[in-house]
Amino acid sequence: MPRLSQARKKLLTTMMKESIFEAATSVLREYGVDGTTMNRVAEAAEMAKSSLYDYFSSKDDLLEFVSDRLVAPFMEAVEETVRANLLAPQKLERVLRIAFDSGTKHKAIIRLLAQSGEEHQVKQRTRPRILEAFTAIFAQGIQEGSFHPHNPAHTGRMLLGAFSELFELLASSDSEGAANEYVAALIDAVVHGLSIHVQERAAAEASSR
Amino acid sequence: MPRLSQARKKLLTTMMKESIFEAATSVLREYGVDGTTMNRVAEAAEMAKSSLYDYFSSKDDLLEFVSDRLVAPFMEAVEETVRANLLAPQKLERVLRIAFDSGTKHKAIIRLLAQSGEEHQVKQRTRPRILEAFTAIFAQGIQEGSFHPHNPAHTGRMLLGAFSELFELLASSDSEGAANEYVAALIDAVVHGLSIHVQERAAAEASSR
Amino acid sequence: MPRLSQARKKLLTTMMKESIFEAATSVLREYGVDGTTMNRVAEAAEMAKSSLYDYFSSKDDLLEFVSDRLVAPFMEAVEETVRANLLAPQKLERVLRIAFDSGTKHKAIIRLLAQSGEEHQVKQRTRPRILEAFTAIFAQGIQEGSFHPHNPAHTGRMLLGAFSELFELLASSDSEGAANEYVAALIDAVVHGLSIHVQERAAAEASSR
Amino acid sequence: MPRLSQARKKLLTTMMKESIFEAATSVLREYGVDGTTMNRVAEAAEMAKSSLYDYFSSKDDLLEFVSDRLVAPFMEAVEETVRANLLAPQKLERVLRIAFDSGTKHKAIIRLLAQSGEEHQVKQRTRPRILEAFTAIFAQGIQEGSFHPHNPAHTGRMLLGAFSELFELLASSDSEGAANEYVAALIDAVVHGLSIHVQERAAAEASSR
DNA sequence: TATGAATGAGCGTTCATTCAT
DNA sequence: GATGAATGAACGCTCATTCAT
Repeated sequence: MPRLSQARKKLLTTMMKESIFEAATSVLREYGVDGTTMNRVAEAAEMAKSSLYDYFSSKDDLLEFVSDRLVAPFMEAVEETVRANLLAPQKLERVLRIAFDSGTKHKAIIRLLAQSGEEHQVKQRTRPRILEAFTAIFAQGIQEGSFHPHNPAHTGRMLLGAFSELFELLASSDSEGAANEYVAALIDAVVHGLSIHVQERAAAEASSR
Repeated sequence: MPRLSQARKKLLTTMMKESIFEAATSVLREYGVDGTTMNRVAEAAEMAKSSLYDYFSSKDDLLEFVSDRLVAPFMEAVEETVRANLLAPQKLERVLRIAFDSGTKHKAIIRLLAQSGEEHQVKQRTRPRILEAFTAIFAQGIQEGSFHPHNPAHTGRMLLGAFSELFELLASSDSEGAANEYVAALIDAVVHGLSIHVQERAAAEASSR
Repeated sequence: MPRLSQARKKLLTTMMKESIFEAATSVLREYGVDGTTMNRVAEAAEMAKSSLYDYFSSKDDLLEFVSDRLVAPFMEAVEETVRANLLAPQKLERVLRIAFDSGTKHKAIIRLLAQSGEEHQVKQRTRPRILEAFTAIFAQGIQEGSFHPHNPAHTGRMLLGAFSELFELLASSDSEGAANEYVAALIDAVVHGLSIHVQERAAAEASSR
Repeated sequence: MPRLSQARKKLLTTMMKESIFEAATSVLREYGVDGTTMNRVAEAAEMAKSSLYDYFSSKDDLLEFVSDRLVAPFMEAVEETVRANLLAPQKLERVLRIAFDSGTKHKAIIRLLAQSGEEHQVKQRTRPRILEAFTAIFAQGIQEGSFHPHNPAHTGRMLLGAFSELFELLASSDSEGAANEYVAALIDAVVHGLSIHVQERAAAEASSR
């Protein structure tokens, strides 16, 4: 039964990769990207260092896998949201919520996205996808007439920046309160803007009279 | 003439430091912060590794110098703007312009600000200052009545994020056109917001009739 | 059979450490303590420098191992002698014999004990113990009435000095004959002193008549 | 007047060497043998590092000079004592006194003689001369009938060992009291021996009755 | 003559990667 | 298929020595 054994083999391989993945994320959490050495991963995975190379061709390969595994659910949720039947502002809100939840759940993801230098592929492959998602949402919003007709690539990028800060905030502060507030403020800023305009001011003054 | 020789000496030292500085920034540009080793800097500066230590007492010392050289003028311009007698929105615009100019001039600054890992002092010492500057501007704007009364620490942070993206954009695109557009869009977004509201829409429809 | 393989592994590790130990002692013999670099040890052991770190966590760790290996049996023999049920002069003789044997067997011990700079831990930890042993023997001798009531810390120290010279002698002369003679002379000197006194001279003259 | 200028030149050279010598001893005192780098000596001498090489061909050469300069007066005093018209025991006492005074006066000599490893020539060239002096004294003592007819090379060596400990003692203890005591005990040991013999014991008992 | 500047060899240490078993 | 053992390249840094001026 070569079939069966082959399937079994594949399964085992998958399980091993999973195992290593978990070890790697735990090392990542504890030591950060630069502190994640093959030695430490192997130790955390309770296997020989060289065995890691039976499943991943290099450290970069492993980190890529980890990154994908970590980021994939997040990215899928994001991209599903993009495809959902919702108004653009709703989509934005939902995406921010997803990011907040992910960052809260997996601290490792934070180390990867917020801390890894540009040279690590992790960030390099994730960023464009998020950027694309945001861009799509803004493009939709413009069509809907709910967003100003800026170049959506630019507004998407702005949001990406503000969005990255969410991870920094999650990384730096112990409580999630600040991050939660930040998300609310960000949504509000997108919807209502940062500036107060003449009409608003007039209205505000009127209402305060 | 000890005077002269002493002046000459100081000048030469300054030139050497400048030379090393340039080598370092070029390595920084090419390899990123983590890839900036004394070996590579020495090679780029076309001198012996040990000679670097005649001008800088350690790698950290060198990086600090580079960072200061690169970031200090930028930070000073930013903080001077914060102190200037201007309205908050004008300050924001000016700050963005400064960032654009700096990033255009010294590509290396990008690696330092946009890309270095959280653990590197460069970023660690610069980010908070920028954040503080932005926060101050937003606080002023709220007092002026030109900005919505969000927590200025949050809106400052958002802007910082959007702002970092400017550097990423400068790093990734060869032409400065896109970055220039981005700045314009960012200013517009801050001033007019991203969303279109009922009144605006009504007005827009009216004008299009 | 995990048992067997584990035992085998431990054995191999032990053998490797032994191998490195020998390389280190040979380097020690040839270059002295300060000249004992990881590079040279690795070369002498015919292995990569980095492999040394698979067996010893640092150079200090290695030197400590070497020192223990070399000095420990010697020190134990000395201290056992101190505790033995013997007269002080007998103890002295035995200790000298032990030193002679050790120095003859492991020439490297000489470099460690006779030659290493004051700042090296090896000497720093060994010397006081030897001094203490000698002091104890002299204290005992005084109580027994076989030694003059000098401060035993001082006489102990004198012996330590004369004793160190034994190692120097072993180091400098190829044959062991001189060292052997030296030991005999040292014992005799302790027992009979260096000087000839009036009674002795009288007796000598009498007998020569 | 080439004569004069040549003499002047020689004088200057001598003065410079003297200057460097003093700088070196001060570094030696403060940092020990291993901590004595050309950099530090140059700094202490307030001259350029490279200028040291105008007066000494190498670091070893400098150390050799320093050692000689430091040790020479001491060695001369010792050797003069050897040649003096004195009984051997008196010579020994005088030599010990000289050593004590030298060590007390120039702490640097201590670092050189007690702390430097065998590989440093300092010790290598001084030791034999001291040993020879001691050997000569013992040979004389034997002829005089004041010392037992041991091989004087051996007894000389024993004394050298006990003698080295004097420097260790001077190096390790802040006060000179202990060293002073040690000298006294050493002289006494040489003259009266360490052991108590039958006659002495009998005499002691008689006198205590 | 004196020096500032520069260098090369070497230090102890780390780590991703390879390979025989 | 899994591993222990081994390695080479690189790291930041020090220091005795050289050389043009």
